[in-house]
Amino acid sequence: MKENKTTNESNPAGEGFIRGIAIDAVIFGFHDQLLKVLLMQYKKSNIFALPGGFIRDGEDLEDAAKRVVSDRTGLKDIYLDQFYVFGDANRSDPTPMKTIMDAWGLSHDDDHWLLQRFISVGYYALVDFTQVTPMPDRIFDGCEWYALSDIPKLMQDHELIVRKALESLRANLDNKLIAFNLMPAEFTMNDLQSLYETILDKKLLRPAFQRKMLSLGILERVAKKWTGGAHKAPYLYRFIS
Amino acid sequence: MKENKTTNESNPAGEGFIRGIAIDAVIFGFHDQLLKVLLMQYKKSNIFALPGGFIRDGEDLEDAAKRVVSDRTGLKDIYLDQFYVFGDANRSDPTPMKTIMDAWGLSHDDDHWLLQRFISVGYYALVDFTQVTPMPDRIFDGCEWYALSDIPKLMQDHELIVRKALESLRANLDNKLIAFNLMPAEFTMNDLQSLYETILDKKLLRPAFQRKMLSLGILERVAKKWTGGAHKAPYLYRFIS
DNA sequence: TTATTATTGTAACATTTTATTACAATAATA
DNA sequence: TATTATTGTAATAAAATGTTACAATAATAA
Repeated sequence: MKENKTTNESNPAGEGFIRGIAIDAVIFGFHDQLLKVLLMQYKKSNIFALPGGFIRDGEDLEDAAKRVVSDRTGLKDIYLDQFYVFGDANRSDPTPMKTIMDAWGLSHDDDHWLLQRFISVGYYALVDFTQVTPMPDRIFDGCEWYALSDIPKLMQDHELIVRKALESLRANLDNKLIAFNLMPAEFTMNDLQSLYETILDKKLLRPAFQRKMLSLGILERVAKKWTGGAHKAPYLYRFIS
Repeated sequence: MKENKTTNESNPAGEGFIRGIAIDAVIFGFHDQLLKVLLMQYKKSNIFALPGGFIRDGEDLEDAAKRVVSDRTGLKDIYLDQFYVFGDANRSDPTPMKTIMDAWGLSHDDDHWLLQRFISVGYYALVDFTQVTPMPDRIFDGCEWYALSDIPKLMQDHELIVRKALESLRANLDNKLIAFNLMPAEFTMNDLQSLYETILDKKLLRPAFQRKMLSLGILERVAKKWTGGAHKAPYLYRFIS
């Protein structure tokens, strides 16, 4: 994780990095009954993008993806899934990147590695919204949560990448039992059901959902119950292994 | 598909290609009740590898994958699934490639682009075994079918790639309804069940399998029946849309 | 203190799906 | 023409899933 002045992303030849390959991360969080993603913004020109990064010489692809997500969220031990590689020849429109580089006073040279064609490996991350501290990077001066239903126009093919990430998340949901990564440490059955309903975008029946979740044997009831509502107090659950 | 003497893979700088990214193809066929994959061989040193290739400047990743599979099988309209990207820093042991290049009298220079680190995009293809004409490429002088259970030691991490491809195929089987790509144009229900059993590596019950397949509404009974056995003649089916 | 309200936990039942058993039909062979 | 092996599918059993129902109870209001 140590860095060198001469090998950050702004050097024109991309020294220290694998050229031509990027990582784009769709970082999902769940808050206020909404699925949200972390987006980067270059505020001056209102350019929005997915958090991304590059692979260092000698660095494993997977580690680079972890680093990207870690650097934007402040988390470690992140749940990551590699879901697709985006490799269309015309996906790398250099215009927005040029605008940003101009504004930062970086090389105007069309040969700059950041302006060449990139093939991008898509990863989605599932994180506990309450634990994240969004952090801008060297290129974008903003980093914030956006509800999936309220995403601004994104640069290049990043909207497609978000769509594909959501598709994969849905397809994996029952299969891989990964929804828990989006919950805080303790949660009610209703919280969990809301999450499933939001991801799948459909209502589920409460008794069936409860029966199914409990039968998986991966939920543990916590001693204390949730409290606050004018009704029977629900159990709190914790995810176990 | 047209080529230029100066931009084939052997030019030292990889001109005409995207450097650092390769495509590896796991081409599945079904024959003699066995799942088989097409493997490349450099006969002199008995080096085995998956069919692979590189992305040309201006070529879509997906098109490059199609070209690779097309060039090895002689087929077009190939069923392809991108299943994983292999990006460990140490996956690109240059030794076998050096051996081959030496033998072909190509550059001994360690700077040759083929000897650098590669990130590889894995695709699996499902093809009709009976329609394939295996064809060697510029690097390997052999191209043959090998039963999955009988695969020789492969170079680099290609055995891992095969394993991952099979995992993905299994996971997608019921989901994506893709098994038909491995069958000839007409087949009996028993042929199809054998294929499923081979891929999933478990026995299936005949009535349940038949009911399920017919209920999908994607099979059409052909006028003639299969003939040859000392028993009731089974229907022949064809895959529709 | 006691009734009211909203929501929970889960039992009971209904429906659908999947698994299993059974058996008549029939192409090739004896 | 009888025998054999295998097919196509009906019938039944079991499991999974969907739906209704209702007692339990935390907070609030009377």
